[in-house]
Parts: sequence; C-alpha cells; structure tokens
Amino acid sequence: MSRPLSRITLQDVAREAGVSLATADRVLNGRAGVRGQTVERVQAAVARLGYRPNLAAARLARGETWRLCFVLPAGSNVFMRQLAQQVGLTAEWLKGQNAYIDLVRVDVFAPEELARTLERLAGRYDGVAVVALDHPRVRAAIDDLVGAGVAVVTLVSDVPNSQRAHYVGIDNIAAGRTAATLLGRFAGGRSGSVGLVVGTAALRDHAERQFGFSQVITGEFPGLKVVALGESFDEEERARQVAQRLVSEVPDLVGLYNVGAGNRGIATALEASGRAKELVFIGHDLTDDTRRALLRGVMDAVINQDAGHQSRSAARVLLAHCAGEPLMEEQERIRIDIFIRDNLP
Amino acid sequence: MSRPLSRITLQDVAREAGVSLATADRVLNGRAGVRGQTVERVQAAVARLGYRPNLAAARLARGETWRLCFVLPAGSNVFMRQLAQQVGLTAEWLKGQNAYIDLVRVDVFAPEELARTLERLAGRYDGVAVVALDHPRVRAAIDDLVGAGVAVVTLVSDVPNSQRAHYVGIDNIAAGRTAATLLGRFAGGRSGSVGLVVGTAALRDHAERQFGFSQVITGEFPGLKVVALGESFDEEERARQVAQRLVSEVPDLVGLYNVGAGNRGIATALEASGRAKELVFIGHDLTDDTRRALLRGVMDAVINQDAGHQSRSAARVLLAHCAGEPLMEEQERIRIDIFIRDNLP
DNA sequence: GATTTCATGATGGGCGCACCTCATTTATCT
DNA sequence: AGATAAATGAGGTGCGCCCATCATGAAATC
Repeated sequence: MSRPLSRITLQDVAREAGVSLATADRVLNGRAGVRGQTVERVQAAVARLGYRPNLAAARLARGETWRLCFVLPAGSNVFMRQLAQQVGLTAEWLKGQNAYIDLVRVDVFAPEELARTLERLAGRYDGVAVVALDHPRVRAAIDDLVGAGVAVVTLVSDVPNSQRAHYVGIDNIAAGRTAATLLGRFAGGRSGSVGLVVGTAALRDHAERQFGFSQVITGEFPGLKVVALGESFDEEERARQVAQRLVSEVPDLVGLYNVGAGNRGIATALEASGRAKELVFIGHDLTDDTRRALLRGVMDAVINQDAGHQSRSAARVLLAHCAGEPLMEEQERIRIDIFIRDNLP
Repeated sequence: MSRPLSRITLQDVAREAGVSLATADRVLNGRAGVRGQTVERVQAAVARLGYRPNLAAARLARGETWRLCFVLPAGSNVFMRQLAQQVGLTAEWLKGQNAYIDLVRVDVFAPEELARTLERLAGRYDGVAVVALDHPRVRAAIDDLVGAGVAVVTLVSDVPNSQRAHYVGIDNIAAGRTAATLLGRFAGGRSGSVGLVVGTAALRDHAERQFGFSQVITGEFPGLKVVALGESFDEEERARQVAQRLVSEVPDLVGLYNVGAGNRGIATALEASGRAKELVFIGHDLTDDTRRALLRGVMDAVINQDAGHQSRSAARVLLAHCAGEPLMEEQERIRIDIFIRDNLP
C-alpha cells in the first residue's frame, strides 16, 4: 500500500523562489556565487513550503561511506562480551546505511598499547568509539586522533579532559548513588556494615561508582558504614573470595555492593553462607547470571547500562558528527536502568 | 571525510551469480518467473558477497510514502501530553524518511466514538497506532481496519484479542508488581496498610497494574494489606482528596501507590499531613511534578514508560509492517523504568 | 565602450535500485 | 519436430539530490 503522494522537492523550492534548480542547490549546499538577496529568496521559499531534503536521495547522491572503528577491551567480562555482540548487530544494521564498523580489541589496561592502537586509526577511519582508560598517554592519543580529523567518542568509561566529541555512557557517580540508596532502603532501617566489592580502579567508571556509593551511604544512612576487603579484578573467583571474607569476617554485614563484574561468584558465596536472602546484594549489568540471581532472590537489584543502546548511540553520534547532521542530544542520553525481579525485560 | 569505497551492489551479485541484473532483481524482489535453481544461485551469491541492499537507494526508487495516524485520548493528563509531543517529534523525524504522521485526538472513554473514528481511517492511512479502550466495539473496529489492509498497533493500552499487529507498551501487570515490591521493601519490614489510588478501570492498563500490585502485596508481604478508598479519575484534585482520606482514615498506613495520574495532588496531601517522609509513595510517569517530588523526598520511586520510545517504536513497527521489512523484536520492547532520586535522567 | 567579474541558468552525469517492456533463449509438452 | 510456455537478458526510465561544466547576461571596473 503505497502512493506517490508528491512531496516537496528542491524543484518545487526553485520554482517557488523563481530561481533555477542549480541556484537553489547552491544555496542549500552553501556553495559560493549567489547574491545575498537570492539566498534569502530561496530560504524563504524553503520555509514557506516546509521543504525537507530527502535524506535517502541525498545519501545516495553523496555516495559517502563512513568507516567507524570500535575499540573494546580484550579481557572480556560478560558486559564487554554483550557490548561486542551489540556492536556486531549495530554493524549489521549500518550496512544498509552507507557505513560500516570494524571492531578492535585491545588490552585496555595497558595505556601504551591502547594509545598506540588509537594512533594507528588516524586516516583509516572517519569515526572511533573507544572504551578508554583515563590516562595521560591515552588522552593525548585521543586528542591526536581528533586533531587528525577523526570523530571520537568515549564509550562506557570517559576521558573527561580529552577532545572527544561525546561521551556515550552512564553517569557512574549517579549509578553508585543509585546502588547506595537502593541498598540502604532495602536494608530497611537496619544498621551495620555494607560490603563493597571493587573491581579495579583502573577504569574511571569503577572509581566513580565507588565514590557515589560511599557518598550516599555515609551521608544519608548514618546507621551504615562501608567496608571493603580486597579487589575482584572483575573475576568471578576473586569476587567470590572477597564476598566470602566479607560474610565471615564482618559480623554486622547487612548488604553488599559489587562495583564491577563477577556477580556470579558473589552469589555463590552468599548462597554457600546460607544468608543470601537476608543480605541485600546489589550489582551491575543484567546478564543471564544476574537475571537468575534476581529471580532466585539472591540479588535484590541490578543497575544496568544497556549495551545495545550504547552501541547504537555511539554509532549514531559518530555518523551525525561525520555527516555534519544535528543529533538529538536528549535521545542519546544513556539511562541508568534499575532492574528488580519484577521488571525484568 | 568521505570516500567512495565501492560497496557491493546488485550489479556485483548478478555478475557473481552469472545472471543478468534483471534476473537478480527478480529474485531479490520476489517476482515470479525465475527457475528455482537460478533463485538459489542468486541467493548463494548474495550470501557469499554479503550483499545488503542500499536502503537509501531502494526507498528513493520506490518513492513510497507511508501515511500513519496516531489516535490518542483527548482528555489530556500529563503523560498523554508528553506522548502527543513525542509523536510530534517522531513526525518531524519521519519527514526525511518518506513517511508522515497525522495525530488525532478522541475521547477514548467513549467506545462508540473511538470505534467510529477508527473506521473512518481505513483507506486514508497505511498504518494506525491507537491508545485503545478494550471494548468489543473498539475491538471490532480494529479488526475491520486490519481487514481493510491497514497495519494497526495498540499503544500504551492493549486490546489483546484483536487482530492488531503489535502492542507497543509495557506489561502493566509487571509494572504493578514492580511498584508493590519496591513499596514493600522500602517499607522496611513495617506492617500495616498500603493505600491504593486507582485512576479508572476503563483503560486496561490501570486494571492490570492494580492486579499486579495487589498480587504481590498479598502474596509476598504478609504484614501489609491493600486498602482503596475511591477513584481519582486521573485528576489531581480527586487524587488529593483520596490521598487525604487515606492518610486520615487509615491509622496504620505505611505507603501509597497511585496507579494513574494525579501524583501532584497526592504529594500535596502528603506534605499537608506532615508525614510525607515517613510514608512510602510510589506512582507512575516521570514528569516535572514527579521529578520534583522525587527530589523533595515525597515520592520514593516512579515507574515510567518512556513516551518517546513508545512513539518511535510504534512508528518503526508500523513502517516495518507497511514495507514488509523485518523488525528487531528485541529492540521494540518497551521497558518498565524505575526512577529514584539518584538515577533521574 | 571594452573588459573583467559576478550571478545565474542550462544541462548532464551519476548514485543504487525498482519496475517495466520487449526480444531472445531454453525447457516442456503434445 | 514443432508448438507452446517458461525463463532470462538487454535496456530504458525515473526517484531526488549532488556536483561539475559551460554559456549567458548583467553589473562593475577602467
């Protein structure tokens, strides 16, 4: 069921403005050699007719192809695997849109290597999305890339003082605060200690979550105090050990917040202790594991950042930047999702 | 920064398959008159080369224009106004995509009028999105529309037994359950009554929320019981009155769930009573009012369904349906957002 | 008045695809 | 084998726009 339904074309604008198609085209594409007065006539016609260029036609005519590169961490926790998969889907979806995506994986925790990888991308890509370590060397590499005319966005973890065009990801301080408020309220007025399982402070996002969390617990739940016993390095087994120590060594433990990956290990430790139901456990990233943990009642809430949204948003932002099109800021904001047992998607 | 970077075209596929462009075209567009064997050869070539039709070119060549109609309730609570506004934005965004949207507002609570309005749309639109009352007359009208070859999706509130192609909205039973779990847990083990402020049972969504809410409170929080004293009809003042009665007449009130609109009225009542902080208050839809109420600490959580997502999703689903393109189910699922003070966007 | 500069029109060649026609080849059936 | 039907090729047109070239006319310069 389709009908031609003549829409307004450049042709119509030209006629309305009393100029030739060529001139109308010159005006719309900002080419030189048109009198100011004529420019205004054309613009007035555009406004009067409500002309919107046909994007499909424009893209076709331009025949531009944008080349994007996504740089993700090699050491793959579940979230990063999800993200990589979503980037794959985004790439697929972009094939119909004059753009394609290459995916590169590097050891993000090695600033030198990450920086060198980034430097190599200049000239080979029009846009780069990178899960970046906030390190001077990396920041410089990003700035160089931008200097070389490449659009750069940071993904998941930001490098605030760099020249990146955009940060696609959640506000991790707010995420930490969210976890704290939920944990505090779920604890229901009990007082005691809340265990903090930190991943690694290397990526900025973890440090920020931790900051936000402590801030709220300290400031708003006078009955609670934060204790941390060791890092998980985002590994399941390490996380399990840390959780186990918390459960056994902290007598007044009321809850537990895992900043990074390894929720499954923590769930194991809690269930082994027999206190899974009574302890409040909040972590990040909705995966098969955390979903099951929520349903079993081991976890009480999961803070999530949607990998698919971030991947698509990064692509949209990069393309808009490349093509010089405007983007709807509002729509590109990544939300901090809260999942409990009842609102699982 | 653009480069031609020859992508794979139908031309390439034809060459690879050893057929003419015409035949490749016949296969790809499912036209008759091609031997099964040849079809396979072409499809194999498509797979081998990873050919994806250039959407821009296809749309341009088809020159199709899709006409969509969104039917929203006339009586405008805040959410419906948000939705209408988002539909406007969606319409704007669609102008570059060979499609446009008309917005119609009717009194949804008058089944006859809604049904007649729907009937009039046949033949004039390719797709219709409707916030529908679940009523036999309306269901019949929807089925007629579908029978007339119009793609129909229900929006926000479903009509399950109709022939609509899709329901774009949240699972309202789950939303009610979510509210109940949050309320129960935020109440922190206290026992007593939770007040239910119902809007109106006319729209299916409210009834479902109420059902899910009661189910969880009854089943999982033995210390709590649900009390309801009158309907708000989604009006602020009525909601205020109901809340006031709850606060003054229910001595053991620990919290309050507002199923529909009118949160501002309830906030007013709670603050007037001086018990705003102590009572748990959960409602729906993130608006300026509820946002402020969260920040003030009057509300404890807001369950939200994103109007923008729903509007865009409905448009995408309708267009995909019209054009016979596949759609990513996964991506079109509307989530139940939970907002607390700390994760406000 | 002749020359230079500038503004504009006219025109054509794509981009990749959809859709149509007509001729030609190939398979199928009496 | 000959007739008939089916499958395929060749080619053209147009979608709306971008971009380039060339010609033309008018205004500005000397």
